[in-house]
Amino acid sequence: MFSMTSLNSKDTEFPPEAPELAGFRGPHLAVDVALFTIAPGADRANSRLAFLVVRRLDGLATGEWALPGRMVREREQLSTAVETALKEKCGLTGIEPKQLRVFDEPTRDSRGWVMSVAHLTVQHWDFVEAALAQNPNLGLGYVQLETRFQMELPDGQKNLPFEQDLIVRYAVQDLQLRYRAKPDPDRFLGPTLTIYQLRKVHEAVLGKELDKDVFRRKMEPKLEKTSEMATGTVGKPAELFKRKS
Amino acid sequence: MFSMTSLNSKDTEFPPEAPELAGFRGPHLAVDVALFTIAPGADRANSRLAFLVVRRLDGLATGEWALPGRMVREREQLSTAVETALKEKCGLTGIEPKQLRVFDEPTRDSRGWVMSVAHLTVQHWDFVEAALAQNPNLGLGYVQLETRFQMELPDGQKNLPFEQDLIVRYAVQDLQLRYRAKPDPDRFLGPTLTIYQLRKVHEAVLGKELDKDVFRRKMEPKLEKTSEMATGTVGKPAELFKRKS
DNA sequence: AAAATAGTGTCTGTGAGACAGTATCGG
DNA sequence: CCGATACTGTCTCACAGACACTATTTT
Repeated sequence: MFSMTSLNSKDTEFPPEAPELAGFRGPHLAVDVALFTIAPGADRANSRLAFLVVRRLDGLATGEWALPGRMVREREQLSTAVETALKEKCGLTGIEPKQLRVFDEPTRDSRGWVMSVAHLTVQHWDFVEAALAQNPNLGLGYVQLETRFQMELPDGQKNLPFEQDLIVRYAVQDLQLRYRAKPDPDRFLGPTLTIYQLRKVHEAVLGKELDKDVFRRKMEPKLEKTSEMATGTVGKPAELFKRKS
Repeated sequence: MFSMTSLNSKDTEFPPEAPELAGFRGPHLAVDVALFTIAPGADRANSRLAFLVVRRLDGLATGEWALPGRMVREREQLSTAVETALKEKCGLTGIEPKQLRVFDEPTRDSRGWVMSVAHLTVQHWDFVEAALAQNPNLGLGYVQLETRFQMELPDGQKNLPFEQDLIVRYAVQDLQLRYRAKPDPDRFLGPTLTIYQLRKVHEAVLGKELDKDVFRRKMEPKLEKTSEMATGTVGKPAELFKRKS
């Protein structure tokens, strides 16, 4: 929208900045993403909450597994930077990142003054599985929710570099808070779902088993019937529901 | 902590930045604060939730009332920037700002690429009242909580500049969410309080009257008795409580 | 005494939690 | 048939909400 007015500026499409800003050079800005998915466990019943990690190929902490992230480019929005990072590093698209908070410790990055805006997003397992199969530099991290927040990373790595352990922890708490109140608000599942699928997702997020009946009665008023039935499962076919309003 | 290692760098106490960061100049970064207080109403019983605004003396939107804010300085932490802004512009100290979120619309500030990190904090009325009395460029804004989020600003101003209406709205929702669960978590009140005072604060934050008995029974298990009594009020003296753990 | 506020007793409705039972499918 | 899953009935307990009542102070 500025392209017509910037023919005399050097190589940007934005007008020159007001001189009073020159005295306040900002920090370098990065985005980091905790991308969660529900990974199937050994049997169908025991899925687990997992997050995506990438092997760092350059810069600090080369070789270590870390959250996907990226430096923010000129005039770029944060959500765009997150989407680009996931597309370029992981080949994942169609993401709606949610901002969590800024990590601003002045010494968190030894290369200079870098702040990081942490984001949270969620992706279906099918897409994550496909991305993992195509790229050996992608992996999954798990959080031990029962014990006191211990992590499992590929290659036996114990911690994430920078302050990213904090990001994961913060993100899990954020997820759990919202999954207590509403049925799958971040959409690990598609538009239609059975109560069984929904319960398995909530169990994975909260890290504990939920009572079958209590869960049904708490969720049903927040769901809408579709009069369609699920197929391809053992047992009595379950009704498919939609999320309400 | 870097002062000993930077004798050869120009005029900063930090070491020079790694060259790979040079290609990623970040945005200019500002902080904005929604500072809330409980302002007394016409009679003692009707206090209202209010937020502090300052008259802009320079830059864009000169003369308008806006949230206090400030550009972040080199290697400064966000919370420090907020504290400095409130101290310099409003003479208020002893603040613990809580980060809300980044507002990153690329065109929100016509002077250039500026992001703002919105913060929320709370201050006792006494301090705010003193600051207002000393500085004619300070004022109070009110939110109509009963209707659909309308604002009252000094001089009949209807909206805040930049995206600050959004900040206030976001901040109020954040406050309300936390005040549903816990007794005065942000400490509008001092360490000891009566249940009456507590209820009046919660009513101001939530914008509706609360049932006397229900409120007492919900809050008492989260409070600790002090066996001291409040003085200087009409009626039966109330017991003073402390917040638990 | 009247006004004002503090605090308690008690009834009701709702809903979580727990458990057992019935229904309907695939193999 | 059996195993597995979907769904329903029902009991208990806790607690929010509502109302009335008693208690203790100031004016």
